[in-house]
Amino acid sequence: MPHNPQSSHPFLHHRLLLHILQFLRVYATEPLITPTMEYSESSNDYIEEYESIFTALETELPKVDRLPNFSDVIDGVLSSDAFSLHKCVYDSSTHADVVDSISLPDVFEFDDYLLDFVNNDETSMPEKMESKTSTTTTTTGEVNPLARIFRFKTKPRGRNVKRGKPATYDYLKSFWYGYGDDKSLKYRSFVAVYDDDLNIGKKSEKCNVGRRKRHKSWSVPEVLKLCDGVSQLGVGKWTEIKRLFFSSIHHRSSVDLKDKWRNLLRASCKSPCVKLKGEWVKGNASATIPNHILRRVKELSVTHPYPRKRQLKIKL
DNA sequence: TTTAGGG
DNA sequence: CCCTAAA
Repeated sequence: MPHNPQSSHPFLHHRLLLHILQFLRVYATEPLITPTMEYSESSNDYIEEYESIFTALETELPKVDRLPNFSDVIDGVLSSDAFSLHKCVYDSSTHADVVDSISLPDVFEFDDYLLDFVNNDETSMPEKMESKTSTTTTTTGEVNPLARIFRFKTKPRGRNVKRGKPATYDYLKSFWYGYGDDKSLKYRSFVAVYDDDLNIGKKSEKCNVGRRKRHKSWSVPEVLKLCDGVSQLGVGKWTEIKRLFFSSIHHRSSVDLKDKWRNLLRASCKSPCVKLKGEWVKGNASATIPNHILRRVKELSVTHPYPRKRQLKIKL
């Protein structure tokens, strides 16, 4: 394995490697080290961190048994809800990558560079990356190093695409082999991003076997954002609200926003909790949502009525 | 692809 | 949170 990460592997995001290391603990017979580095985009620290991560991979991998191949790791990383993929569009005016969110089932063609990397099959790497890069939109200036981790093409419509299908390595790779030789398809960059509040070290052993998202309670700021969104854009514009108010909150989808608003409406109809003589007197409303928020929701519910098309179900 | 609603 | 009919 190389020891000059800057020149050999400038595009591997160290947090991805951190996550991989973390995931490998599941398979390890003896405890692996736990890296504690924090990624900082503003500094060049990550160059050094690459170095230590690669060293860690090098020394820790031999400790891992019952790891048939690296695709297992990738499966785990991909299926973990700590991981999300983001479309990366190059903005030529600012020389920056604009990150836009996408959902996992909507991408395919997993770049198996990482596979080669860990399998020490580095000889095939440079030309492969080069050929891929050449089909990409040419970029100059600063390019987010994250953008080079994976490359996907847009999903073809129709056959073989089942909606709820898990985006595992094999699943994505099947598309790669199906379409890999089609030069007419345009490549686009995608970046791998981790939730900022990812609790590294805890969840690797429960890597979402059932593909169900880990429950995450809504924070007050999140709820307020949702209120602002509804207030500004109205009910039903969930995609817009997601884009404008939740662009940095990767774990809340537009559907989540819709669900949350529905729950808020229900909560706002119930009588609030009040505090009397230092004792909480239970109303019917959720005690976890501040009353002033519930009041705001109540107000918004009249200003922006929920578009309930069918009040009555028609039975036959 | 996105939304509304039931589960 | 998930699933899916509908649009």
